[in-house]
Amino acid sequence: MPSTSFPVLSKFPLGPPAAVCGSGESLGPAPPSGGSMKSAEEEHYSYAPSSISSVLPPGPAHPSLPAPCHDLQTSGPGMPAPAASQPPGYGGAVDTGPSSYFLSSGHIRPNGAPALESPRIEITSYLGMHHSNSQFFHDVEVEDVLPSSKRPPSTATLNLPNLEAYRDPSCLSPASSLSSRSCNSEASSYESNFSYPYASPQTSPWQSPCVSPKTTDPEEAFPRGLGACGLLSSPRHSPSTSPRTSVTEESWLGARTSRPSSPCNKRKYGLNGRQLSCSPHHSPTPSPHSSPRVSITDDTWLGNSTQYTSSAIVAAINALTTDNSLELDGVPVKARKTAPDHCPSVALKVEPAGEDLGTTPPTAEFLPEEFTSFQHIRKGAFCDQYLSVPQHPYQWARPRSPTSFASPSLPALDWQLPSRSGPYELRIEVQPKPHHRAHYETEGSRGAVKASAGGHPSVQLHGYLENEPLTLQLFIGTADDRLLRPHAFYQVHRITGKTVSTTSHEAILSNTKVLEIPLLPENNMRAIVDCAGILKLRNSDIELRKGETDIGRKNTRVRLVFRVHIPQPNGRTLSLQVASNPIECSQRSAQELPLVEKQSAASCPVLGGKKMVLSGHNFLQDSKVIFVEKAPDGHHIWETEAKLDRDLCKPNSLVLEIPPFRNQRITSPVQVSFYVCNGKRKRSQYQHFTYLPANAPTIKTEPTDDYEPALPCGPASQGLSPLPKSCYSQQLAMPPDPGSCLVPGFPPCPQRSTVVSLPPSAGPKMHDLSSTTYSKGMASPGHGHLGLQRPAGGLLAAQETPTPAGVHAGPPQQPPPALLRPQ
DNA sequence: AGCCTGGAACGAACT
DNA sequence: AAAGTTCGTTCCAGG
Repeated sequence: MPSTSFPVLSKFPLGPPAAVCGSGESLGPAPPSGGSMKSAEEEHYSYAPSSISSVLPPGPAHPSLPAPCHDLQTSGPGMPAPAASQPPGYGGAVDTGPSSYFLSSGHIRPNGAPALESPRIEITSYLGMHHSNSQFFHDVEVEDVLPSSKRPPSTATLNLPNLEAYRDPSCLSPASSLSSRSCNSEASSYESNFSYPYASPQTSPWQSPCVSPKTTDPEEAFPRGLGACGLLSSPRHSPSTSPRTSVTEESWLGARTSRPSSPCNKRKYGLNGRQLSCSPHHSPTPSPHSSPRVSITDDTWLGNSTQYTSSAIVAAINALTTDNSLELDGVPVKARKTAPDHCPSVALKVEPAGEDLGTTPPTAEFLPEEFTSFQHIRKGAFCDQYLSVPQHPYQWARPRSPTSFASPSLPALDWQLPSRSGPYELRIEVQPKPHHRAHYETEGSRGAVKASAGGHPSVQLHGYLENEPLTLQLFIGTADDRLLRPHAFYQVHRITGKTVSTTSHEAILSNTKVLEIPLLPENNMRAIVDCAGILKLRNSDIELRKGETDIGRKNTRVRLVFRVHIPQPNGRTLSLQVASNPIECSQRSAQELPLVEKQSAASCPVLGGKKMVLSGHNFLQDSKVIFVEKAPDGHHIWETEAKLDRDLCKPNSLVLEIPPFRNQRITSPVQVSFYVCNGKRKRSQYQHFTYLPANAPTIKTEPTDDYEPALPCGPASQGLSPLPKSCYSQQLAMPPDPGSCLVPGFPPCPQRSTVVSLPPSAGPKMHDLSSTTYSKGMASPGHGHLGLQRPAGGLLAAQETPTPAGVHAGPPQQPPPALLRPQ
């Protein structure tokens, strides 16, 4: 079994990446651990930046960048993550995307995935596995899309060697955890599958592992996406499987007892360490994965997985050869770690991506697909490990909307996709509440995610005039600074019952549970999501996973990620994705941490003095608003507390006076951040804010929202759309209000980019990629970031680029790389 | 009897 | 190394 490989993988995590990266080495290897480890908090907040930036490629903050896409990153980099976060990169999600498109995308993946995953290892494994399985897809798909050239089947081998190297056990260290990304991988794999033709290959890798065993079936394809990897990863999936399983937990099992354990399990994040020892305990607990239940339960498990492979392999190989990949991997790792989600992988990827990007040059070479595949592969490896586990071959009937899944190569879940492309736009009409207490497996369901105003979130696909129903996919994604990816510690949970009016179907992709909801023409392609709850997996269980690098502690924010795959006349599939505003899933955090949902101003002249209104939750009479300017390395260059109008402060709103900037002579916009602080460790996420030269024309923000700000600071600030929370760091997360982000964007961009510290390479690549595709977007939006974040809003509109979806990085978070870059 | 929820206890992980 | 704090996870209890 793959298992063999697994072992290796596990090792990799740490080491491999670095190794792989080669370049990355520097990056990588280690860092991950350290840096990454930081508590989630840090990440959330800020620091990340520094650490991140420095260490990680993308840096948490900009997670977005990362991976996904080079593109994104590219863009991203600069970008503040925020925008980036989303989709960016890849925009094109479309499978088909023009190759160029893909390329970029590919890059993207690379990003994300790539690095992280310790890929190498996995790769190896994949190879074996994959080939068999995946290949189908790959081949098929690939052929379609790709030029033959790309595919190099041979891949496998070559890489392996390297891989091995990577694998060194030694590597394992914490970093390894990072590697965990496997999760990501999963996702990614999944994605990969779908996404591109190539993807398939890519995908395959991951899945393949799983897949193969499970299924080779074509159908899987669909599932595969889902299931395949996921299965693998499945640790979750299968109940037992769950990670821990993999861990061998069984052995461990004994450990747990009544309470799972967190205790035991808990490891210190800081270190890297997850200590194995602990893990055992944890593992015992079965749940870890709850996921298992998740996936398993339902139906889903497909086994599918399958597929990927060759192409993936090839890609991987290429990547390796290029080194790029390697680099990426290495570095990112840590950064990624942070990201917790299931898919830690994602994180990994991302970062890597970033790095990769840098490296990328190669990317250019690669087809996106390849990239992806590559990444996937890695992931796959992880998966495999997990895979071993369970797998049920589930098969569910596919949803009505076959289309979506139909394509074998749907983009991996960690790919960044645009929310709109051409005439189509996937938009969240009603956002979910910012707080939703997730339930543990040991608890009963805590119900479906609701909307702030009552009712439930709703999503609509605009511009689709066909009569064929489609499938809306929903999964739980991360909400940190890094690129959007499946969350390793949370899974979507299907809610059924009298109160649920929306039919849904569960599928598992790469360890990520995906809820499929029909989008019917008769409903104007709109779906009310009243069937989606959120399941919390025990940190210990997930962290034990082989590839997982993210830590669960304080990684309690998620986003609902919606995807739709639209069949195109040319046989290709256009994939769009949009992520909701961040949702705090921790009981405690939801009750204590201040949350900024909107800010009335995004920018203001250096003189300050203007008022800004923040709306959100958990504001206290003694809350403080701290403005911070960070250096590229994350260090705080300047920090000052804004004056609050206490009389106007309410639990849901704060009115403050924007403090003057430290340097009144700036000649170009300077991006800073601010956060609300209720106490030592009770801080909101960083919000972006931009200081404008005193005499500079104001920048108009686009207020996406309606928010009315009363105060816009100077001209610029008007818009108020609240920025996403962390533009900076988390920005990504916030797709919703993208608008806000936009604003900040400008200034930020420059800085950010630096901050982000993208790898040089990334830049270039990005451009290439993007150039083609994104160009428009950039232009109009002007601010890539903005565009990115915004879900669909104005910016997007601006983007009207004809280009395919891909192009548009649209999606909320991700900005097209291009945009970023430029700046 | 069972599902939801809100609260909070328990104990490990962090500071 | 010890003490206090922070959090994750499990339990309880009421609706």
